[in-house]
Amino acid sequence: MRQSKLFTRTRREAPSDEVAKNAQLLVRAGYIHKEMAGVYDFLPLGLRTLNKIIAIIREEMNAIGGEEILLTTLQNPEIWKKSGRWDDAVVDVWFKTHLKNGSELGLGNTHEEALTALMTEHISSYKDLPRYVYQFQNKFRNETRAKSGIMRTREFIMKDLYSFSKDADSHKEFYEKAATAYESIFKRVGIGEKTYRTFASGGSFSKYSHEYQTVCDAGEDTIYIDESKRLAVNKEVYEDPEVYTTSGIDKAGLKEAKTIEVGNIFTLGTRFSDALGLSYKDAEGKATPVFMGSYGIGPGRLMGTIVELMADEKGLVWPETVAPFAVHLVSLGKLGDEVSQVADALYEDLMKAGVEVLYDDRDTSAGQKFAESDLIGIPKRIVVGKDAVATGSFEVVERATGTVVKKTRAELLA
RNA sequence: CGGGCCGGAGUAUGCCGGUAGUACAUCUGCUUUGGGAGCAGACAGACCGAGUUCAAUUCUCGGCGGCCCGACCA
Repeated sequence: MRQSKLFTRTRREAPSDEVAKNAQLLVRAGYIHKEMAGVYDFLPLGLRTLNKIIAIIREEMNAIGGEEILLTTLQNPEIWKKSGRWDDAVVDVWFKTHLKNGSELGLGNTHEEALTALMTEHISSYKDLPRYVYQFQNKFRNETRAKSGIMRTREFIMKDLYSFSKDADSHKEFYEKAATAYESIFKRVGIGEKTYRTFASGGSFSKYSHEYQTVCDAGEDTIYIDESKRLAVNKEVYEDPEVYTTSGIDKAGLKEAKTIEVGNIFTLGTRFSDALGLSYKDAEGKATPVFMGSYGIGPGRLMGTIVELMADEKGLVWPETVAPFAVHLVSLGKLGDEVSQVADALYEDLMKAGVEVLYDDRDTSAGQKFAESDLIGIPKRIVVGKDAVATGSFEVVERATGTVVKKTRAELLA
């Protein structure tokens, strides 16, 4: 894409209403725009990165047998009343509204109820199980305090997968597969090293759940890490002796860390299938409730976490897997001169070779282009200057390390 | 939800009970082009309401909005 066609502008200064590093940099670089507290728009560059993250998650969900759907945001109170979660005293993050005729609606904050009710029409026999269904969908949560930029927002896209299994054993088997898929996702987006499977409270669903917690000072959780096992314990269950008998973790020697919760996996059991009548006939013809689990990741929060972890004083730094473009081609030529003709030709060649390239073809100063390129954080920068015309070799700069190498056109296209 | 701080050109800020200043951005012209260029000119601003006062952007109160700390995060 030609940068002259990109409608977003970068900013030299951070907005005064953001303190979080992720929001400051993403706003400065033109990735996001704040509508209100806890409500952000994704602009062209931001959407590209968000979609890269989503694509990785989708691949991993498909690999473990997930079937993708899209449920509605508008929620029918009837099914939520059946599960007992319509009351604001039970779920305090509800956004609720009314139809013109006065009847009440909710904006979905999660989708156990809707999907479970839906699946009653599609699951009736043990032959219909297991099923794994997921979506990327906007969730609405009326957080009492939105904070930390895009890390804790009131409207956000969430990948939520729900598993429907015959019994606890087959559920457990899938649960571990999902855990492995999650680990693969975090590794692929570049935060695997710092992310720990963490024992946490299961809330009202089960004794424990697992969270994926990424070590980062900007986080709002506290965990205790067993480095040798690559496991951790959330502070909320740290004092519970049962955690240690269940997990085999030795409480002595755990290392405390501030973390960001980047994902969670829950065993739901039959809580929702009981409430909403989702059962199947087993081989003997006996009606049995379906055993469920739920598995969430917020792609936006993941994006914010990557920023918090990798950005430097010059701006964003993206891993190749989630960068909005693979290459930032920076021309130092004036419109129409020899340098920009060489840059134009290289741009066309890179496009033909299938490389995702952002081409800075604008008629602005070199300093500005470099500074903005650093801010935007594309992993590789190819600079086309006078020397490129003279020698035929292009300067390639690695954003993360600042390493510079010279490459010929043939090498760049290889 | 409790507490604190804040609200001014598109963005970021200085000063101030009496004429709203600066930088960047934008527009025009000329000069520039390997690290957010220079000069000259132009456009552009006080969240809302009430009170105090001769006079309020400035002080007081309320509302709305924003950030931070804490609680909460099913």
